[in-house]
Amino acid sequence: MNINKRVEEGLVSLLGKCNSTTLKTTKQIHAHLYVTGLHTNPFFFGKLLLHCASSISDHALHYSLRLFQHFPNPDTFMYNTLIRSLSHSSTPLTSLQPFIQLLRHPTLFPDSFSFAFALKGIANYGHLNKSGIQLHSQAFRHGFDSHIFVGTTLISMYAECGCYESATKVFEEMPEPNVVAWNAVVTASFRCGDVEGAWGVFQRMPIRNLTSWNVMLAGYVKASELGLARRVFSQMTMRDDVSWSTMIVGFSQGGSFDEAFGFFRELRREGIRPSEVSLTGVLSACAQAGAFEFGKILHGFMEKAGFLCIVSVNNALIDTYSKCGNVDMAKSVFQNMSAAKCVVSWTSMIAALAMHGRGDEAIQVFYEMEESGVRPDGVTFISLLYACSHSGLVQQGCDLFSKMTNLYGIEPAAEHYGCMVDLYGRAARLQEAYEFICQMPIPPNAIIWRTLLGTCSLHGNIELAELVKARLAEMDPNNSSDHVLLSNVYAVAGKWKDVAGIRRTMIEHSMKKTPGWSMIEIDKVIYRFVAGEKPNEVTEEAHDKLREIMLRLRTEEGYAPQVRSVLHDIEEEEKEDSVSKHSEKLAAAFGLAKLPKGRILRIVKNLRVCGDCHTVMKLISKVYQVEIIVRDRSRFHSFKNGFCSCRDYW
DNA sequence: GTAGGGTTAG
Repeated sequence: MNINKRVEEGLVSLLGKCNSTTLKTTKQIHAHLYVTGLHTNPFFFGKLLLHCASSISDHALHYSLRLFQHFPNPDTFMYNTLIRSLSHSSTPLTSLQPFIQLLRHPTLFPDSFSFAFALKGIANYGHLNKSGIQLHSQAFRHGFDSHIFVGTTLISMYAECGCYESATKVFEEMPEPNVVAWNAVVTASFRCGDVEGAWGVFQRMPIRNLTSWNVMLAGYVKASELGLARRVFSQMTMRDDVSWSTMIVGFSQGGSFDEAFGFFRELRREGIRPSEVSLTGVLSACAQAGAFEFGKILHGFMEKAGFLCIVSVNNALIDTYSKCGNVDMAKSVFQNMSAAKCVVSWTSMIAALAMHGRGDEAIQVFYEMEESGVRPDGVTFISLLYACSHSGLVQQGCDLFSKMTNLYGIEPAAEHYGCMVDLYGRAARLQEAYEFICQMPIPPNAIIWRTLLGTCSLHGNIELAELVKARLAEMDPNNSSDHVLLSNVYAVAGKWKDVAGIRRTMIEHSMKKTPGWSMIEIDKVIYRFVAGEKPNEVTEEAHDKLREIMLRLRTEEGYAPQVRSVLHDIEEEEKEDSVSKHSEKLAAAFGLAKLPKGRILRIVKNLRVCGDCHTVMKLISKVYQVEIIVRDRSRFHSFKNGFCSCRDYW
């Protein structure tokens, strides 16, 4: 008993040291058990397996699977632990391996837990295949299909795999469905796109607790039905942190930052203590909105309230600071984390450096990540390739791409191919970019072709641009940005007839262009400027200031708006409007008028910054001795003393 | 000693 106590303490201390599991810590724990002779003790071995379930890389998990194969006489409980761990892993189908072993075992039998965990494995995999159906029939054979927990998991499994009818059938055949089963069916309806059906089921429910309402909120939010979510939310007599988090995250992801902030303020007004989930939700709204000051306030609050020991909170802070233009603060959060860095932390840091054009540093952080023993995943490589393409590191990008597939065995997704096309294209190696697409093992999607078209526009390659546009016309004929990109290529070459032709086509097909907007935060209030909006007090003030700025730039720096720059505009803001009305210029002018001298102007734009605006920002930073940080759709530009951090490579 | 439905960061 004493020994057990000591071992348990040892385990607890090991677990405490590593709230992220690696192969190394797993081996340490196993060694610890071995030395004390407890490696064959089912209780402690079970603890080890559970520990592996929280593994940040699957190395530890597969190692524990090997240990399990040599474990003498495991019982059903131990099988269940392993099945559960594997069902949560990035390879959830591997959970079927021990399940099948258990089925074939001469003396042991699977119980309701075994079935529930194995079904969860299929649900997490997301495809039914034969295995899902076989599992269902095995559950039937063993008499567990009418078990309420197994039944509910069956509903979820079918829903996750897109089999709405089977999900409903399981529910209808349930002898006594409880509220959890009802909730699962509501989720299944949403999951399969039947928003009205979900409401119908919700109306028919005999009992509705708080979770049922939260299910409705989550469903509406995922279906982008924010108005309906708000209506349900207002009808709720009880709300918990999940309800609030759902609203905050939902509105934030829908681009309604003000509303997201509003829900958070309301939560605070009601005296509710926010959880790390609602906090990361607001932080992500700050990140998207570029609300630097608000982000800092939240950071201070979280520090005082003791949230900084939670890894997700740190990750959200890294992302918020970097997307608000302060990569050094992101770095400081990253370096001072008390929580162990997981793959998201490393990737966020790499992405932060990438966005700010610090490609070499991003690669350096990646090497440190490799040394730390945290395994990179597909997203890590997207950030890395993005870092390379935005810093012109073509060779490094190619090397990393092959490392990803050859060393890490990560199957490249469309996004990775897209990054490679961008990498070659930006570096003016358009032919290689085109050949790369032609050699892809998966069919290139419209986004990949569009990436190539974008780089053709950047480098003025008409021939290739026309070829690519023809492909795009087959796949996505009414995409306005493709037309704009091609017209930019023509404009740069002075082919005005072709420009006019494209314009006509766009009008004929009534294609809507994405309106450009820019935001700037002043005294914690976010001001949004939209190109071509009706004048109001704020825009009048911005226009006045802008006129003054332009005059100074003309007289002191000899600035003249270039026609070429007008046409270089990647995505529309009405061209017949003069470039001086571009929203980022208005935001900068307004910031210059309102913010105290010496304060950095932080601007967020939804589209890519245009060439003329880029020049103007450089000049303003010189003439007014002000630092301007612009986040556009794809990266950051930090203007200082007449230069931009992107070194005009964008 | 293990579960099922709702919210989290790249």
